[in-house]
Amino acid sequence: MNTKFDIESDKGNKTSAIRDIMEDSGYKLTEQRQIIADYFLKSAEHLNAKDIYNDLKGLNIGLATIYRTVNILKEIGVLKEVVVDKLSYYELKIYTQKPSHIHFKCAKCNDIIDISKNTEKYLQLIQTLKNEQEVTIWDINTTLTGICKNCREGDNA
Amino acid sequence: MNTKFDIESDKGNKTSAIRDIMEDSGYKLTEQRQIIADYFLKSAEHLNAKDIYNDLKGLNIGLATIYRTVNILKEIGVLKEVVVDKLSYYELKIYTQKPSHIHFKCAKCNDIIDISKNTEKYLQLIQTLKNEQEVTIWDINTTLTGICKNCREGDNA
DNA sequence: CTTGATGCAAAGGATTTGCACAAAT
DNA sequence: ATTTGTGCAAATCCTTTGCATCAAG
Repeated sequence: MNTKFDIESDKGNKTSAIRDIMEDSGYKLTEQRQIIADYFLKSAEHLNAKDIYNDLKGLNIGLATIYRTVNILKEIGVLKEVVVDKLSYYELKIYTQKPSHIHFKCAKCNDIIDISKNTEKYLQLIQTLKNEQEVTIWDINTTLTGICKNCREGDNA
Repeated sequence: MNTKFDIESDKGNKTSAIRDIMEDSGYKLTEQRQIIADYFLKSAEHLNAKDIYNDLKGLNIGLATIYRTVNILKEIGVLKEVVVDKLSYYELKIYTQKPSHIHFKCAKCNDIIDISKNTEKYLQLIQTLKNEQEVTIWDINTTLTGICKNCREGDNA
């Protein structure tokens, strides 16, 4: 359907594909936006605004610009917003083979990790919900909280 | 295990059971706390601090007290916190036959509804996750966003 | 008296917004 | 010139906290 996303033959230039998507949506790919988008292309992790801001310190990008940019990238479908513990994180939605997944936040070290096991079951549940509910589902978010392996073993309470 | 929660024979006085739970945890069941707890016993809906505050206007309970109280009730296991769209809602965890369930927020009317279909599948998934992950899971939250039936049909965009 | 609880107002933290200035067409 | 984007600071919204006061044992 969206051929912009189907650029297997264009691996070397995902940025230019994002430029196309942006411009098609009426936005310009400014230098700042490009830097931010590239950062996601490189790290492919769930990042929040502050993370990005700090990591890109020195490049003179204001925090407000980070927020505005991730919002745009989300709007045009490049990023997915993941809310964990009332904080917004963003991760690549295109160019990633990783399907919709569950996030886990450790109450001790505050680390957020992707749950990669049982993904099929999760996807199945999503499908069932979409089929059987009388509501139209746009998005689904699942977050677990608890104690991660490291913290349980470290036992340094 | 916790006989405090097992008060089937004591239906008429859930408040006094909550008093016991509170006092066992070192808190007093003040008048304000009692009013708030009773409100949950009556409404059994997901309520947020502002909701409670407004609904109990006239009883002179400060917003800070609402926040402090729901936090205590959560800590001692009477309430479960449900975060939807970065807002905290609370719902009864005891005295309810409703198991862990998914919440849906309509992007149009902002209504939050419980998803009651497919609960078994959800519970199964939770169980699987708990068994198979190398992390210790304390809590799970799933939120759907989209458009509810009313808003889809009303079509009054 | 001493301790815990309340209410108010102030503080906090994440995110958005207003505005003057800069960049690009 | 006109439009769009940026950076900063101010504003916002939910939630927590400090503090003086109140209630209870």
